[in-house]
Amino acid sequence: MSPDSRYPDLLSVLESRGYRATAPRKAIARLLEQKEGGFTAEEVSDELPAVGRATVYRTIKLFLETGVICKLPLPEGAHLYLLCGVGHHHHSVCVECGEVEELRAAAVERLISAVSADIRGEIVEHRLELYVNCGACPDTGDSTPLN
Amino acid sequence: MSPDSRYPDLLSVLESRGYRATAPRKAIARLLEQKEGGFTAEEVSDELPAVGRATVYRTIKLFLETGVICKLPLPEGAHLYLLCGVGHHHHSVCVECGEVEELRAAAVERLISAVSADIRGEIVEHRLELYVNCGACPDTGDSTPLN
DNA sequence: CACCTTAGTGATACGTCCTATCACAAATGC
DNA sequence: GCATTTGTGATAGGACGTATCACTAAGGTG
Repeated sequence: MSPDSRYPDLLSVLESRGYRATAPRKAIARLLEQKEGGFTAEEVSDELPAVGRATVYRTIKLFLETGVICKLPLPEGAHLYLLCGVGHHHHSVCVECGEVEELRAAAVERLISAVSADIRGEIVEHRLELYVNCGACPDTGDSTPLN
Repeated sequence: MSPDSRYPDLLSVLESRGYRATAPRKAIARLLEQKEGGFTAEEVSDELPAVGRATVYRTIKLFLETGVICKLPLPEGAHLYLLCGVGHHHHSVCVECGEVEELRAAAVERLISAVSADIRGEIVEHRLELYVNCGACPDTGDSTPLN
C-alpha cells in the first residue's frame, strides 16, 4: 500500500496520460507494485481471476508503452515483466529462483560505444542480460524458475 | 556445396553424436549451411515443403543441442537461428534487413567479469545483443525484418 | 443528479510458434 | 534379408498473445 519511492505510482502514470482509472487497472497496478521480482502475464491473470485475460495483457501493454515496466524475454519464449525505474539499464536474473535485479552499470554503456567503433552501421538498441545463480534463494519454488 | 570452413559440417556433427543421416536431415543441413544471415524455423519449413514441420523443429533442436547453431530471441516472440562458429560470442542484428553478424569482442567478456564483482551470486550465462542499422541494406524486403 | 459519449471490459475465437502423440517408414546391426 | 531401433509426417494440442464485439462503467455536461 505505502508507495515505494523507487518506482512511480503505476495508476497515476496511466491517469496522467489520460487513461481512466478503472477497477481492473487499479487491481493490476496494486498487484504489480508488490511484485519486486518480476512477473509473467499469466501469473497476473491467475492471481486476479476477476480480471479477464485480455484486460491483463492490455494493461501490461499500456504500462510497457508508458515505460514504467519493461519486458525481458525468457529462454522458453514467454516474457518476464519488471517494474523499472526511470532510465536505461539492464538486468540480472537468477536462474534458480527467478529473482531479478536492476543493473545500472556505466561500464556497459562505455562498452557499447567502444564496440560501436568496430561495427558496420549504427547501434540503435542493445540488450544485455546476465543469468546468475544468486546463491540466496530460499529453496525457491514459488517464483518463476527459468529452468 | 563446397564446405564453408568457418562452420562445422552440420550433418557430420549429428552423425558423430550417433544420430542417423536421414534424407530430411540432409536437406535441412544443406539449406542451413547456405543461410549465413540467420533463419527462422518457419522459413526453413516453407523452403522445404517435402519435410514436415515437426521434423524441421526437431532437427533445429538437435543442432541447438549440439551447439552448432544458436537461438536469438526476436522482439516479437519468434526466434532467429544462426549458424555459429565454435566458442562464445554475441550478435549484432540489423533492424532493417535482419542481417546478423557475429561479434567476438574480448571487451565484452572483460566487462562481464568486471560487473560480476558488483553482483550478488555467480554469473552462469550472459547474453548481449546489439540492434543496429547496418546502413548497407539493399533496400531490403527479402530477409527477416525485425520491425 | 440523469444523461450521453466514449473508453474500457470480458468472453471468446483466433493466430503464431512450438511440442506431443502415434502409426508408419526408413536406417542400421546381424 | 530381417528384426530392432530411430526417425518421420500428420495431426492434435498447448502456451502465449491479439482481434473482435456486444456490453458496462467512467466521467463530463447541464
